[in-house]
Amino acid sequence: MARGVNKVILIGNLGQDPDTRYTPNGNAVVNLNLATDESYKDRQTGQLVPKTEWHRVVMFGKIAEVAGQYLRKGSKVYIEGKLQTRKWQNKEGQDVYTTEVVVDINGQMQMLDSRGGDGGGASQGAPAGRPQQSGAAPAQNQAPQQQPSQGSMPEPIDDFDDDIPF
Amino acid sequence: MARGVNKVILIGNLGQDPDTRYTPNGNAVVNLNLATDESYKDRQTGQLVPKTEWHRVVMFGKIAEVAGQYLRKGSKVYIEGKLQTRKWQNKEGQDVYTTEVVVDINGQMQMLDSRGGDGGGASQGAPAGRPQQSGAAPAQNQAPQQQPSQGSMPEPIDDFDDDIPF
Amino acid sequence: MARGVNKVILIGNLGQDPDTRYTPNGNAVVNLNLATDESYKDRQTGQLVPKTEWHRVVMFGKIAEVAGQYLRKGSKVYIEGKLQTRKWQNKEGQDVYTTEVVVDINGQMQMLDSRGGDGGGASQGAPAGRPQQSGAAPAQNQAPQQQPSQGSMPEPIDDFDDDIPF
Amino acid sequence: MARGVNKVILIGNLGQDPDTRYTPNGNAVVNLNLATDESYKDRQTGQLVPKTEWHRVVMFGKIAEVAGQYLRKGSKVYIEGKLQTRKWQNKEGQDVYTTEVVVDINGQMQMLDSRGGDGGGASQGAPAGRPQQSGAAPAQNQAPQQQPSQGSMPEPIDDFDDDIPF
DNA sequence: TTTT
DNA sequence: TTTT
Repeated sequence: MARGVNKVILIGNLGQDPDTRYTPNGNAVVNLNLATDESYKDRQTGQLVPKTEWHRVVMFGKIAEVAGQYLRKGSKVYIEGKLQTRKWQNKEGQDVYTTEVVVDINGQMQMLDSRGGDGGGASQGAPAGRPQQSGAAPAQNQAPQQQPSQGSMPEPIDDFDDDIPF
Repeated sequence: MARGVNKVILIGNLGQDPDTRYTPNGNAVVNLNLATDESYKDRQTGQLVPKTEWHRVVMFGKIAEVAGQYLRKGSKVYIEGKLQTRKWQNKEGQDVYTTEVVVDINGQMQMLDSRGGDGGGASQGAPAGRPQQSGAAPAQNQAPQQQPSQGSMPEPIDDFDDDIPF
Repeated sequence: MARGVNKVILIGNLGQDPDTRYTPNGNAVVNLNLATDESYKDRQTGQLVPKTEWHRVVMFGKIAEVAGQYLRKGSKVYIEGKLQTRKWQNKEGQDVYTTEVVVDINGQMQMLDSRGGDGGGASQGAPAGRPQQSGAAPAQNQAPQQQPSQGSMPEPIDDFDDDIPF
Repeated sequence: MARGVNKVILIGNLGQDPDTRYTPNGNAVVNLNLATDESYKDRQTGQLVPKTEWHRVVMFGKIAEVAGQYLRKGSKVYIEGKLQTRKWQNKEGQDVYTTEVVVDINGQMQMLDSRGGDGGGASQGAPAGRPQQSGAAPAQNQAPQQQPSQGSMPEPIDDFDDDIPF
């Protein structure tokens, strides 16, 4: 239900722990402060100057719950959402506009930290109270393979059939 | 349910009418041939050389139905999907690999043609039986939402509440 | 020179003609107001409610020149840029933050209107001195082809060689 | 120089060390095998079934050099490129099509591994012979910039002025 | 303020 | 306010 495209893709680090709240209905809403870094060459000095851009990210639903549970200050994360600007009034009664990256059911989130052992020696045992992508650790070092389909018919139809959530 | 990101974004024109098929279950599967144009400067001649890249796109579900109904040869379209390579055997029994852009429930499609005279005075003559983005145009992708918001509180929480299909 | 990813992709329509300015050095800077449309189902009424999001887009360099010359109020356009928030003071001396989509040399712009009367019988009245993607009209209706490379070697190296601007 | 959009965004892990070659002109060309993981719910069993998609990635120029130097089997990486299909003949003289994700000067690459200590205790001292994102880490993509900006004027024009390589 |  |  969109007559346009409104997409934001970010990879950055959290400036602080996620701020988790709940709607009256118990739905999670998480706010993140996400930093994306860039650097540019100063025209005068020829020096590389670092530049950080801060993004306000708002997550809803299941993604919010996961984010609230696993992300922490410093976490690196991939975010896909949409731009949204809210208008509100400050205490002086003036209009203020805030632009946020909204990650809802159509968005995506990927935690990019190498999991685990950030404190003791726990190489994959996620420390209590701060589980980070524990068991779900990414499939690394797999040998390239190419599995699924076969049969002499190039048509894709038969392959997918019904595991696909139409 | 992804431990990675696999995203393709294309804007191009159809090389031919969509090829619509149906699974035994009655689900639509549409194949498109999509051309994206680019040009580069030839190093020898300094000339701008046009280069067309052709993409095989496979769509499923509701998006496929809309595509099959409204898209035609020459239609300009925005596509968001994922890369998938299928392996099959040709008649000689040799392995063949085909890479496609799969647009499923997580993908998106936007028709970019200026609509075709769907009223009467067809401005560029959309022939009958060849509807181009007529008025009935398609609800492409469901998207949760949040109410516009206002009031003197900057927190986004109250606004969304419960129109969001968590 | 980026240690993160900061990418925005929009397809929408201009709310007004582009605002073109120039730096003291003669570089074009163009501001656009871009609307992206979406609709959502109201939870109470079950009705589809349209929702428009407005984006402030700032373009630089060559892209800005093209945008200023060819885009007009109502133009449909594809934009790729990055998020940037500027802080400034209003007349009351208060800090104000403005978030913009910056389209610079790393960004992209694609005009998506079916070109305007490039012959004479302007179908929607492209005023003189207001060329809209005229001759450059997109290659439509081409038959799918698959040209460039050949030779029995699968390695990509030989093909590109030196037309590629390394 | 594009009359369309052809963009691929991937986050995945290398199935093997990068394959680095050089053109006669000494330009680096690197081939990667990149795995993106996904899982879907099997319709019969209700089980989550993991599914890995393998992508052939070809990089050119400076990005290729960085990739060849710092990426290794298992490395997690963000890739932005474009789809390209090459046609070649196998030893039997038959046409074969290979689709690749091409990362050239317009593309982007981001290494996503937490640096270092992959063997001994070196937390950031990259072990000899297997440098991973050492301090020297790569200037991946040149990006124009704008100075932070301030002052009481909301217009972006004055800020950028001339560090931008128009 | 655009578009459908 | 993060990260390198």
